[in-house]
Amino acid sequence: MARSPTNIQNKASGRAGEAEETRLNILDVATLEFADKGLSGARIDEIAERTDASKRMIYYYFGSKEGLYRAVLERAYTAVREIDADNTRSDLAPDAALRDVVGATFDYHHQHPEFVRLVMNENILRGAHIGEIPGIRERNRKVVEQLRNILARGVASGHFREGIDPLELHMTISALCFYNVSNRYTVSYGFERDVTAPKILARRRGNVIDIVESWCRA
Amino acid sequence: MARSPTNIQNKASGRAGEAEETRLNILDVATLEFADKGLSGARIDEIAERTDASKRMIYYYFGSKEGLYRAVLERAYTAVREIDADNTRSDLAPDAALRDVVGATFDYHHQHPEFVRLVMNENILRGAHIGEIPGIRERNRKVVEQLRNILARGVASGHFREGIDPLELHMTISALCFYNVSNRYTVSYGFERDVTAPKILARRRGNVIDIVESWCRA
DNA sequence: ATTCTTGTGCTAACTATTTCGTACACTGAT
DNA sequence: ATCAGTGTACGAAATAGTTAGCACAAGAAT
Repeated sequence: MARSPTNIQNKASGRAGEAEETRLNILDVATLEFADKGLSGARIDEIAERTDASKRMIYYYFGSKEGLYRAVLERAYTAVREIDADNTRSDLAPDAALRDVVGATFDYHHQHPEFVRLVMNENILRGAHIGEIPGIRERNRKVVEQLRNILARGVASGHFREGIDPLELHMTISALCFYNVSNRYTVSYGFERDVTAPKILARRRGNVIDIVESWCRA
Repeated sequence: MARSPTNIQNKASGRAGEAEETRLNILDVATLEFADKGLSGARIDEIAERTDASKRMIYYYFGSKEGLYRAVLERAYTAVREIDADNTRSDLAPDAALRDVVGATFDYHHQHPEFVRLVMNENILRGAHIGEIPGIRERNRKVVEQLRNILARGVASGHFREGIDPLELHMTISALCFYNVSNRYTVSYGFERDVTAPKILARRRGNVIDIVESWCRA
Protein backbone atom coordinates (compact mmCIF):
# COMPACT_ATOMS: atom_id res chain seq x y z
CA MET A 1 0.00 0.00 0.00
CA ALA A 2 2.83 2.32 0.83
CA ARG A 3 3.29 4.75 -1.98
CA SER A 4 6.77 4.49 -3.32
CA PRO A 5 8.97 7.54 -3.56
CA THR A 6 9.18 7.72 -7.32
CA ASN A 7 11.15 10.87 -6.97
CA ILE A 8 14.51 9.42 -7.55
CA GLN A 9 16.08 12.23 -9.39
CA ASN A 10 19.35 10.92 -10.56
CA LYS A 11 22.10 13.43 -10.11
CA ALA A 12 25.48 12.95 -8.57
CA SER A 13 25.73 9.22 -8.62
CA GLY A 14 25.34 6.20 -10.77
CA ARG A 15 25.61 6.36 -14.53
CA ALA A 16 25.06 9.98 -15.20
CA GLY A 17 22.05 10.80 -17.34
CA GLU A 18 21.12 7.21 -18.00
CA ALA A 19 18.34 7.20 -15.48
CA GLU A 20 16.65 10.29 -16.83
CA GLU A 21 16.96 8.97 -20.32
CA THR A 22 15.18 5.78 -19.38
CA ARG A 23 12.51 7.71 -17.52
CA LEU A 24 11.83 9.87 -20.52
CA ASN A 25 11.76 6.93 -22.84
CA ILE A 26 9.14 5.27 -20.67
CA LEU A 27 7.20 8.51 -20.52
CA ASP A 28 7.23 8.84 -24.29
CA VAL A 29 5.98 5.35 -24.89
CA ALA A 30 3.39 5.62 -22.13
CA THR A 31 2.08 8.88 -23.53
CA LEU A 32 1.32 7.25 -26.84
CA GLU A 33 -0.18 4.22 -25.20
CA PHE A 34 -2.43 6.10 -22.77
CA ALA A 35 -3.47 8.53 -25.48
CA ASP A 36 -4.28 5.60 -27.70
CA LYS A 37 -6.21 3.38 -25.34
CA GLY A 38 -6.98 5.38 -22.24
CA LEU A 39 -6.01 4.54 -18.69
CA SER A 40 -7.93 1.30 -18.43
CA GLY A 41 -7.25 0.28 -22.01
CA ALA A 42 -3.50 0.70 -21.86
CA ARG A 43 -1.45 -2.29 -20.84
CA ILE A 44 1.64 -2.00 -18.69
CA ASP A 45 3.12 -5.04 -20.35
CA GLU A 46 2.73 -3.52 -23.74
CA ILE A 47 4.24 -0.23 -22.66
CA ALA A 48 7.15 -2.14 -21.18
CA GLU A 49 7.66 -4.02 -24.40
CA ARG A 50 7.87 -0.90 -26.51
CA THR A 51 10.24 0.70 -24.10
CA ASP A 52 13.97 0.30 -24.05
CA ALA A 53 13.50 -0.60 -20.42
CA SER A 54 11.64 -3.38 -18.64
CA LYS A 55 8.37 -3.52 -16.78
CA ARG A 56 10.12 -3.46 -13.48
CA MET A 57 11.54 -0.07 -14.39
CA ILE A 58 8.11 1.40 -14.80
CA TYR A 59 7.31 0.49 -11.23
CA TYR A 60 10.75 1.56 -10.17
CA TYR A 61 10.25 5.06 -11.49
CA PHE A 62 6.52 5.59 -11.35
CA GLY A 63 5.26 3.28 -8.66
CA SER A 64 2.04 2.20 -10.30
CA LYS A 65 0.02 2.34 -13.46
CA GLU A 66 -1.77 5.39 -12.15
CA GLY A 67 1.49 6.98 -11.15
CA LEU A 68 2.70 6.59 -14.69
CA TYR A 69 -0.54 7.96 -16.04
CA ARG A 70 -0.29 10.98 -13.79
CA ALA A 71 3.27 11.64 -14.90
CA VAL A 72 2.18 11.44 -18.52
CA LEU A 73 -0.72 13.78 -17.96
CA GLU A 74 1.44 16.24 -16.12
CA ARG A 75 4.01 16.40 -18.84
CA ALA A 76 1.39 16.85 -21.54
CA TYR A 77 -0.18 19.72 -19.62
CA THR A 78 3.16 21.31 -19.06
CA ALA A 79 4.03 21.10 -22.73
CA VAL A 80 0.82 22.83 -23.72
CA ARG A 81 2.09 26.05 -22.22
CA GLU A 82 3.90 26.77 -25.41
CA ILE A 83 0.66 28.04 -26.93
CA ASP A 84 0.57 31.12 -24.81
CA ALA A 85 3.71 31.23 -22.70
CA ASP A 86 5.65 33.79 -24.62
CA ASN A 87 2.86 34.95 -26.86
CA THR A 88 1.50 37.98 -25.16
CA ARG A 89 0.41 39.43 -28.50
CA SER A 90 0.51 42.89 -27.04
CA ASP A 91 2.10 44.11 -30.24
CA LEU A 92 -0.90 43.11 -32.30
CA ALA A 93 -4.15 44.99 -32.75
CA PRO A 94 -6.95 43.40 -30.70
CA ASP A 95 -8.69 41.73 -33.61
CA ALA A 96 -5.45 40.42 -35.03
CA ALA A 97 -4.44 39.22 -31.57
CA LEU A 98 -7.70 37.35 -31.18
CA ARG A 99 -7.36 35.73 -34.58
CA ASP A 100 -3.84 34.79 -33.71
CA VAL A 101 -4.83 33.16 -30.44
CA VAL A 102 -7.62 31.21 -32.06
CA GLY A 103 -5.45 30.10 -34.96
CA ALA A 104 -2.63 29.03 -32.66
CA THR A 105 -5.04 27.13 -30.46
CA PHE A 106 -6.55 25.41 -33.45
CA ASP A 107 -3.14 24.45 -34.76
CA TYR A 108 -1.92 23.16 -31.45
CA HIS A 109 -4.87 20.84 -31.08
CA HIS A 110 -4.47 19.57 -34.58
CA GLN A 111 -0.77 19.00 -34.13
CA HIS A 112 -1.14 17.28 -30.78
CA PRO A 113 -3.96 14.78 -30.97
CA GLU A 114 -2.31 12.78 -28.22
CA PHE A 115 -2.84 15.71 -25.87
CA VAL A 116 -6.47 15.94 -26.89
CA ARG A 117 -6.95 12.26 -26.29
CA LEU A 118 -5.35 12.41 -22.87
CA VAL A 119 -7.71 15.19 -21.90
CA MET A 120 -10.66 13.21 -23.23
CA ASN A 121 -9.61 10.30 -21.14
CA GLU A 122 -9.20 12.46 -18.09
CA ASN A 123 -12.76 13.64 -18.55
CA ILE A 124 -13.95 10.06 -18.84
CA LEU A 125 -12.28 9.60 -15.46
CA ARG A 126 -14.18 12.64 -14.24
CA GLY A 127 -11.00 14.59 -13.74
CA ALA A 128 -9.77 12.24 -11.07
CA HIS A 129 -6.12 13.14 -11.57
CA ILE A 130 -6.10 16.64 -12.95
CA GLY A 131 -6.26 18.14 -9.50
CA GLU A 132 -2.92 16.67 -8.57
CA ILE A 133 -1.09 18.35 -11.37
CA PRO A 134 0.52 21.51 -10.12
CA GLY A 135 0.22 24.67 -12.08
CA ILE A 136 -2.92 23.95 -14.03
CA ARG A 137 -4.96 26.50 -12.18
CA GLU A 138 -2.38 29.13 -12.97
CA ARG A 139 -2.16 28.14 -16.57
CA ASN A 140 -5.91 28.33 -17.06
CA ARG A 141 -6.08 31.65 -15.30
CA LYS A 142 -3.31 33.03 -17.43
CA VAL A 143 -5.03 32.10 -20.66
CA VAL A 144 -8.23 33.72 -19.54
CA GLU A 145 -6.39 36.82 -18.41
CA GLN A 146 -4.79 37.09 -21.81
CA LEU A 147 -8.23 36.96 -23.39
CA ARG A 148 -9.55 39.51 -20.94
CA ASN A 149 -6.72 41.79 -21.96
CA ILE A 150 -7.38 41.36 -25.67
CA LEU A 151 -11.09 41.92 -25.14
CA ALA A 152 -10.51 45.06 -23.12
CA ARG A 153 -8.20 46.48 -25.75
CA GLY A 154 -10.74 45.58 -28.41
CA VAL A 155 -13.56 47.28 -26.59
CA ALA A 156 -11.41 50.38 -26.14
CA SER A 157 -10.50 50.48 -29.79
CA GLY A 158 -14.05 49.90 -30.89
CA HIS A 159 -13.29 46.56 -32.51
CA PHE A 160 -15.21 44.48 -30.01
CA ARG A 161 -18.48 44.87 -28.23
CA GLU A 162 -18.82 45.02 -24.48
CA GLY A 163 -20.07 42.33 -22.17
CA ILE A 164 -18.17 39.32 -23.33
CA ASP A 165 -16.94 37.18 -20.50
CA PRO A 166 -13.35 36.07 -21.09
CA LEU A 167 -14.04 32.69 -19.57
CA GLU A 168 -16.95 32.14 -21.95
CA LEU A 169 -14.72 33.19 -24.79
CA HIS A 170 -12.09 30.75 -23.67
CA MET A 171 -14.62 27.94 -23.57
CA THR A 172 -15.82 28.85 -27.01
CA ILE A 173 -12.38 28.78 -28.52
CA SER A 174 -11.47 25.57 -26.75
CA ALA A 175 -14.69 23.89 -27.77
CA LEU A 176 -14.28 24.74 -31.43
CA CYS A 177 -10.65 23.66 -31.53
CA PHE A 178 -10.94 20.60 -29.34
CA TYR A 179 -13.97 19.06 -30.93
CA ASN A 180 -12.45 18.82 -34.36
CA VAL A 181 -9.81 16.52 -33.07
CA SER A 182 -11.66 14.77 -30.28
CA ASN A 183 -14.69 13.82 -32.31
CA ARG A 184 -12.87 13.16 -35.52
CA TYR A 185 -14.21 9.64 -35.83
CA THR A 186 -17.86 10.28 -35.24
CA VAL A 187 -18.61 13.83 -36.34
CA SER A 188 -19.22 13.73 -39.97
CA TYR A 189 -19.71 10.03 -40.24
CA GLY A 190 -21.65 9.48 -43.39
CA PHE A 191 -20.02 12.23 -45.38
CA GLU A 192 -17.26 11.84 -47.84
CA ARG A 193 -14.97 13.94 -45.80
CA ASP A 194 -11.68 13.47 -44.14
CA VAL A 195 -11.40 16.03 -41.38
CA THR A 196 -7.65 15.79 -41.50
CA ALA A 197 -7.39 16.62 -45.19
CA PRO A 198 -5.44 19.88 -45.60
CA LYS A 199 -8.08 21.64 -47.61
CA ILE A 200 -10.94 20.82 -45.30
CA LEU A 201 -8.82 21.53 -42.30
CA ALA A 202 -7.82 24.94 -43.60
CA ARG A 203 -11.41 25.83 -44.26
CA ARG A 204 -12.45 24.73 -40.81
CA ARG A 205 -9.62 26.73 -39.32
CA GLY A 206 -10.76 29.83 -41.14
CA ASN A 207 -14.32 29.27 -40.07
CA VAL A 208 -13.42 28.81 -36.44
CA ILE A 209 -11.55 32.10 -36.49
CA ASP A 210 -14.49 33.78 -38.17
CA ILE A 211 -16.97 32.37 -35.71
CA VAL A 212 -15.09 33.67 -32.73
CA GLU A 213 -14.45 37.02 -34.29
CA SER A 214 -17.99 37.57 -35.45
CA TRP A 215 -19.20 36.89 -31.94
CA CYS A 216 -16.86 39.47 -30.45
CA ARG A 217 -17.14 42.10 -33.09
CA ALA A 218 -18.88 45.31 -32.18
CA MET B 1 -16.59 -12.41 -1.82
CA ALA B 2 -19.74 -14.35 -1.16
CA ARG B 3 -22.23 -12.74 -3.40
CA SER B 4 -25.84 -12.53 -2.53
CA PRO B 5 -27.49 -15.91 -2.29
CA THR B 6 -30.38 -15.81 -4.57
CA ASN B 7 -31.46 -12.89 -6.54
CA ILE B 8 -34.88 -14.14 -7.06
CA GLN B 9 -36.17 -11.83 -9.61
CA ASN B 10 -38.66 -13.85 -11.39
CA LYS B 11 -42.26 -13.09 -11.09
CA ALA B 12 -42.57 -16.29 -13.01
CA SER B 13 -45.48 -16.12 -15.33
CA GLY B 14 -45.86 -15.62 -19.01
CA ARG B 15 -42.74 -15.43 -21.06
CA ALA B 16 -44.37 -12.80 -23.13
CA GLY B 17 -42.42 -9.62 -22.79
CA GLU B 18 -40.30 -10.86 -19.93
CA ALA B 19 -37.39 -11.58 -22.17
CA GLU B 20 -37.49 -8.13 -23.64
CA GLU B 21 -37.78 -6.70 -20.20
CA THR B 22 -34.63 -8.47 -19.11
CA ARG B 23 -32.86 -7.37 -22.26
CA LEU B 24 -33.78 -3.76 -21.66
CA ASN B 25 -32.80 -3.93 -18.05
CA ILE B 26 -29.37 -5.20 -19.05
CA LEU B 27 -29.12 -2.51 -21.67
CA ASP B 28 -29.97 0.19 -19.15
CA VAL B 29 -27.40 -0.93 -16.66
CA ALA B 30 -24.77 -1.45 -19.34
CA THR B 31 -25.38 2.02 -20.75
CA LEU B 32 -24.59 3.59 -17.42
CA GLU B 33 -21.58 1.40 -16.91
CA PHE B 34 -20.06 1.92 -20.35
CA ALA B 35 -20.76 5.62 -20.19
CA ASP B 36 -19.12 5.72 -16.82
CA LYS B 37 -15.98 3.73 -17.45
CA GLY B 38 -15.69 3.19 -21.16
CA LEU B 39 -15.49 -0.12 -22.98
CA SER B 40 -12.26 -1.32 -21.42
CA GLY B 41 -13.03 0.14 -18.02
CA ALA B 42 -16.45 -1.44 -17.66
CA ARG B 43 -16.68 -4.85 -16.04
CA ILE B 44 -19.13 -7.47 -17.17
CA ASP B 45 -19.38 -8.88 -13.68
CA GLU B 46 -20.30 -5.54 -12.29
CA ILE B 47 -22.92 -4.96 -14.94
CA ALA B 48 -24.34 -8.38 -14.20
CA GLU B 49 -24.51 -7.64 -10.52
CA ARG B 50 -26.47 -4.44 -10.99
CA THR B 51 -28.86 -6.14 -13.32
CA ASP B 52 -31.94 -8.05 -12.32
CA ALA B 53 -30.48 -10.82 -14.45
CA SER B 54 -27.25 -12.77 -14.26
CA LYS B 55 -24.06 -12.66 -16.22
CA ARG B 56 -25.18 -15.65 -18.18
CA MET B 57 -28.03 -13.58 -19.56
CA ILE B 58 -25.71 -10.94 -20.91
CA TYR B 59 -23.96 -13.53 -23.01
CA TYR B 60 -27.24 -15.15 -23.89
CA TYR B 61 -28.60 -11.95 -25.34
CA PHE B 62 -25.55 -10.06 -26.47
CA GLY B 63 -22.90 -12.67 -27.07
CA SER B 64 -19.90 -10.74 -25.85
CA LYS B 65 -18.78 -7.63 -24.10
CA GLU B 66 -18.36 -5.89 -27.44
CA GLY B 67 -21.76 -7.09 -28.57
CA LEU B 68 -23.28 -5.50 -25.50
CA TYR B 69 -21.31 -2.34 -26.08
CA ARG B 70 -22.50 -2.15 -29.66
CA ALA B 71 -26.11 -2.64 -28.59
CA VAL B 72 -25.73 0.14 -26.05
CA LEU B 73 -24.20 2.48 -28.58
CA GLU B 74 -26.86 1.71 -31.11
CA ARG B 75 -29.68 2.43 -28.74
CA ALA B 76 -28.12 5.69 -27.61
CA TYR B 77 -27.72 6.80 -31.18
CA THR B 78 -31.26 5.82 -31.99
CA ALA B 79 -32.60 7.72 -29.03
CA VAL B 80 -30.83 10.88 -30.08
CA ARG B 81 -33.14 11.15 -33.03
CA GLU B 82 -35.64 12.84 -30.84
CA ILE B 83 -33.75 16.11 -31.24
CA ASP B 84 -34.72 16.49 -34.83
CA ALA B 85 -37.05 13.67 -35.78
CA ASP B 86 -40.32 15.53 -35.67
CA ASN B 87 -38.88 18.99 -35.41
CA THR B 88 -38.79 20.23 -38.94
CA ARG B 89 -39.21 23.77 -37.71
CA SER B 90 -40.64 24.77 -41.03
CA ASP B 91 -43.21 26.85 -39.24
CA LEU B 92 -40.56 29.05 -37.69
CA ALA B 93 -38.74 31.96 -39.24
CA PRO B 94 -35.18 31.01 -40.22
CA ASP B 95 -33.47 32.79 -37.36
CA ALA B 96 -35.93 31.44 -34.82
CA ALA B 97 -35.54 27.97 -36.32
CA LEU B 98 -31.78 28.15 -36.00
CA ARG B 99 -31.98 29.31 -32.42
CA ASP B 100 -34.41 26.52 -31.73
CA VAL B 101 -32.13 23.88 -33.20
CA VAL B 102 -29.14 25.13 -31.28
CA GLY B 103 -31.08 25.40 -28.05
CA ALA B 104 -32.54 21.92 -28.42
CA THR B 105 -29.13 20.47 -29.22
CA PHE B 106 -27.62 22.19 -26.23
CA ASP B 107 -30.36 20.88 -23.98
CA TYR B 108 -30.15 17.37 -25.27
CA HIS B 109 -26.45 17.16 -24.57
CA HIS B 110 -26.89 18.56 -21.13
CA GLN B 111 -29.70 16.19 -20.34
CA HIS B 112 -27.91 13.14 -21.69
CA PRO B 113 -24.35 13.15 -20.45
CA GLU B 114 -24.29 9.38 -20.80
CA PHE B 115 -24.76 9.79 -24.53
CA VAL B 116 -21.94 12.30 -24.67
CA ARG B 117 -19.68 9.97 -22.75
CA LEU B 118 -20.47 7.04 -25.01
CA VAL B 119 -19.54 9.12 -28.02
CA MET B 120 -16.33 10.23 -26.33
CA ASN B 121 -15.47 6.66 -25.69
CA GLU B 122 -16.25 5.69 -29.25
CA ASN B 123 -13.82 8.35 -30.40
CA ILE B 124 -11.17 7.01 -28.07
CA LEU B 125 -11.75 3.71 -29.85
CA ARG B 126 -11.29 5.57 -33.13
CA GLY B 127 -14.86 4.90 -34.16
CA ALA B 128 -14.30 1.16 -34.30
CA HIS B 129 -17.97 0.33 -33.82
CA ILE B 130 -19.87 3.27 -35.14
CA GLY B 131 -19.79 1.93 -38.65
CA GLU B 132 -21.78 -1.11 -37.67
CA ILE B 133 -24.69 0.88 -36.42
CA PRO B 134 -27.32 1.12 -39.11
CA GLY B 135 -28.93 4.42 -39.83
CA ILE B 136 -26.24 6.75 -38.57
CA ARG B 137 -25.32 7.96 -42.01
CA GLU B 138 -28.93 8.81 -42.66
CA ARG B 139 -29.36 10.53 -39.37
CA ASN B 140 -26.30 12.71 -39.87
CA ARG B 141 -27.39 13.56 -43.38
CA LYS B 142 -30.83 14.47 -42.19
CA VAL B 143 -29.53 16.87 -39.59
CA VAL B 144 -27.33 18.57 -42.11
CA GLU B 145 -30.16 18.77 -44.61
CA GLN B 146 -32.33 20.43 -42.03
CA LEU B 147 -29.62 23.01 -41.47
CA ARG B 148 -29.20 23.51 -45.20
CA ASN B 149 -32.90 24.16 -45.41
CA ILE B 150 -32.87 26.68 -42.60
CA LEU B 151 -29.83 28.41 -44.06
CA ALA B 152 -31.42 28.61 -47.49
CA ARG B 153 -34.58 30.10 -46.07
CA GLY B 154 -32.50 32.53 -44.05
CA VAL B 155 -30.52 33.65 -47.06
CA ALA B 156 -33.74 34.13 -49.02
CA SER B 157 -35.30 36.20 -46.26
CA GLY B 158 -32.17 38.26 -45.79
CA HIS B 159 -31.57 37.02 -42.27
CA PHE B 160 -28.44 35.07 -43.07
CA ARG B 161 -25.46 35.65 -45.24
CA GLU B 162 -24.51 33.42 -48.11
CA GLY B 163 -21.72 30.90 -48.29
CA ILE B 164 -22.16 29.03 -45.04
CA ASP B 165 -21.65 25.32 -45.43
CA PRO B 166 -24.34 23.37 -43.56
CA LEU B 167 -21.85 20.73 -42.55
CA GLU B 168 -19.57 23.35 -41.06
CA LEU B 169 -22.53 24.81 -39.26
CA HIS B 170 -23.43 21.41 -37.93
CA MET B 171 -19.92 20.88 -36.63
CA THR B 172 -19.98 24.27 -34.99
CA ILE B 173 -23.21 23.61 -33.18
CA SER B 174 -22.13 20.14 -32.15
CA ALA B 175 -18.78 21.35 -30.92
CA LEU B 176 -20.26 24.09 -28.78
CA CYS B 177 -22.90 21.82 -27.28
CA PHE B 178 -20.78 18.73 -26.87
CA TYR B 179 -17.75 20.31 -25.30
CA ASN B 180 -19.63 21.74 -22.36
CA VAL B 181 -20.57 18.29 -21.25
CA SER B 182 -17.60 16.29 -22.46
CA ASN B 183 -14.94 18.51 -20.95
CA ARG B 184 -16.84 19.40 -17.85
CA TYR B 185 -14.08 18.17 -15.56
CA THR B 186 -11.12 19.87 -17.13
CA VAL B 187 -12.35 23.03 -18.81
CA SER B 188 -12.53 25.62 -16.22
CA TYR B 189 -10.39 23.90 -13.70
CA GLY B 190 -9.10 26.61 -11.43
CA PHE B 191 -12.18 28.76 -11.52
CA GLU B 192 -14.86 28.89 -8.92
CA ARG B 193 -17.39 27.69 -11.35
CA ASP B 194 -19.69 24.75 -11.59
CA VAL B 195 -20.59 24.28 -15.22
CA THR B 196 -23.75 22.47 -14.23
CA ALA B 197 -25.09 25.25 -12.07
CA PRO B 198 -28.38 26.50 -13.56
CA LYS B 199 -27.32 30.11 -13.79
CA ILE B 200 -24.02 29.45 -15.50
CA LEU B 201 -25.58 26.86 -17.73
CA ALA B 202 -28.29 29.23 -18.85
CA ARG B 203 -25.76 31.87 -19.66
CA ARG B 204 -23.67 29.44 -21.64
CA ARG B 205 -26.75 28.30 -23.48
CA GLY B 206 -27.58 31.83 -24.44
CA ASN B 207 -24.05 32.47 -25.55
CA VAL B 208 -23.89 29.37 -27.70
CA ILE B 209 -27.05 30.42 -29.46
CA ASP B 210 -25.64 33.91 -29.94
CA ILE B 211 -22.37 32.62 -31.27
CA VAL B 212 -24.00 30.51 -33.91
CA GLU B 213 -26.43 33.19 -34.87
CA SER B 214 -23.88 35.95 -35.12
CA TRP B 215 -21.84 33.81 -37.44
CA CYS B 216 -24.76 33.19 -39.78
CA ARG B 217 -26.26 36.64 -39.65
CA ALA B 218 -26.13 38.73 -42.79
C1' DA C 1 46.69 0.28 -5.12
C1' DT C 2 43.71 -3.15 -3.96
C1' DT C 3 39.71 -4.68 -1.64
C1' DC C 4 35.29 -3.73 0.63
C1' DT C 5 30.99 -1.39 0.77
C1' DT C 6 27.14 0.95 -0.82
C1' DG C 7 23.61 2.67 -3.78
C1' DT C 8 21.62 3.21 -8.39
C1' DG C 9 19.98 1.24 -12.55
C1' DC C 10 18.35 -2.68 -14.16
C1' DT C 11 16.42 -7.86 -15.54
C1' DA C 12 13.95 -12.21 -15.47
C1' DA C 13 10.78 -14.98 -13.48
C1' DC C 14 7.05 -15.34 -10.49
C1' DT C 15 2.45 -14.49 -7.93
C1' DA C 16 -2.02 -13.15 -6.97
C1' DT C 17 -5.93 -11.49 -8.77
C1' DT C 18 -9.03 -9.99 -12.08
C1' DT C 19 -11.95 -10.81 -15.82
C1' DC C 20 -14.10 -12.61 -19.98
C1' DG C 21 -16.38 -16.32 -21.26
C1' DT C 22 -18.45 -21.28 -20.87
C1' DA C 23 -20.27 -25.95 -19.28
C1' DC C 24 -23.94 -27.80 -17.36
C1' DA C 25 -27.82 -28.43 -14.83
C1' DC C 26 -32.35 -26.78 -13.90
C1' DT C 27 -37.17 -24.66 -14.36
C1' DG C 28 -41.62 -23.75 -15.89
C1' DA C 29 -44.73 -23.10 -19.69
C1' DT C 30 -46.67 -25.08 -23.83
C1' DA D 1 -40.77 -33.67 -23.83
C1' DT D 2 -39.24 -29.77 -25.56
C1' DC D 3 -37.27 -25.42 -25.35
C1' DA D 4 -36.51 -20.51 -24.25
C1' DG D 5 -34.74 -18.60 -20.29
C1' DT D 6 -31.93 -18.94 -16.12
C1' DG D 7 -28.40 -19.70 -12.06
C1' DT D 8 -23.95 -21.63 -10.35
C1' DA D 9 -19.62 -22.72 -10.61
C1' DC D 10 -15.63 -22.99 -13.03
C1' DG D 11 -11.62 -22.49 -16.66
C1' DA D 12 -8.16 -20.01 -19.12
C1' DA D 13 -6.05 -16.03 -20.25
C1' DA D 14 -4.66 -11.63 -19.21
C1' DT D 15 -2.69 -8.36 -16.18
C1' DA D 16 -1.01 -5.47 -12.27
C1' DG D 17 2.39 -5.76 -9.26
C1' DT D 18 6.51 -8.28 -6.55
C1' DT D 19 10.61 -11.00 -5.30
C1' DA D 20 15.28 -11.80 -5.62
C1' DG D 21 19.23 -10.50 -7.14
C1' DC D 22 22.96 -8.93 -10.81
C1' DA D 23 26.15 -5.16 -12.95
C1' DC D 24 28.42 -1.28 -12.54
C1' DA D 25 30.50 2.91 -10.62
C1' DA D 26 32.43 5.53 -6.91
C1' DG D 27 34.06 6.28 -2.46
C1' DA D 28 36.07 4.27 2.04
C1' DA D 29 39.06 1.19 4.34
C1' DT D 30 42.97 -1.56 4.18
